[in-house]
Amino acid sequence: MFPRDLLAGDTETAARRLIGARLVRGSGPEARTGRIVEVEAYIGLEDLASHARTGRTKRNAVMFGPPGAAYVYLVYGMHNCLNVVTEAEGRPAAVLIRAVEPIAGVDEMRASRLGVLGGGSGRRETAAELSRRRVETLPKARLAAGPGLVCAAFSIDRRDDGRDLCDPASPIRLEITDEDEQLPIAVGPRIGIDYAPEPWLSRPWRFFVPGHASLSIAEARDRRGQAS
DNA sequence: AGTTGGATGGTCT
DNA sequence: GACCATCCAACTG
Repeated sequence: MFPRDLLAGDTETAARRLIGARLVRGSGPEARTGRIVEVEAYIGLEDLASHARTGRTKRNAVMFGPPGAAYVYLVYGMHNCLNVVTEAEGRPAAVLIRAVEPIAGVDEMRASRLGVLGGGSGRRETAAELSRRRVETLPKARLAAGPGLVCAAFSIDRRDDGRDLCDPASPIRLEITDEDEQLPIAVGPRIGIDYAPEPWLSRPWRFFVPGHASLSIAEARDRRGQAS
């Protein structure tokens, strides 16, 4: 389980605590487990990169709720993204889970990635077939190396919006144990928010394990993070 | 090794 | 009707 208190305070601290924590789907031998290695913080109404910048809407309502809830939304018409809601109820803030290192349930993650590719029943889909082959041969470390890929690997979609990630009985949840070592953490600017003005564009609110094999493609490309 | 553009649909102006 | 907290294949050099 993951204590809700660790998410109830300021979001930067919560983001750092989520690095190294585990994301879990299901239970038993088929449970999918991974270690969180890259996240981003979106903090308050004043953060002009946040979905909450225009106030409360139907989509972002969960961000205004109590900490520990899952905020799941659809981007670019096809990819789901998972956030962990932080701070006190009433203040919209959340941490986007950008990359996860698979630990257990790897076959299930791969199957889920293939499933997301859609019904490949029809032939003459050479591009789709190529993608399929690629997922089949993808290294384990790359299965959840991006915010859309985390949701694809863990079968997370908007039906999970609002779920309590701190509830041990939830099918999708967070876990942290004493054995989880403290990993080194680097910081950098957030990715994919070119629409945001300064100072929000450059705020060092992306946190990640430097050099980790499961970081997102975007992070691998944008290598300006600095250790802290 | 880096750039570009297509897929695809909900959300907000 | 424009804009996305993305991903990947197909291009260029």
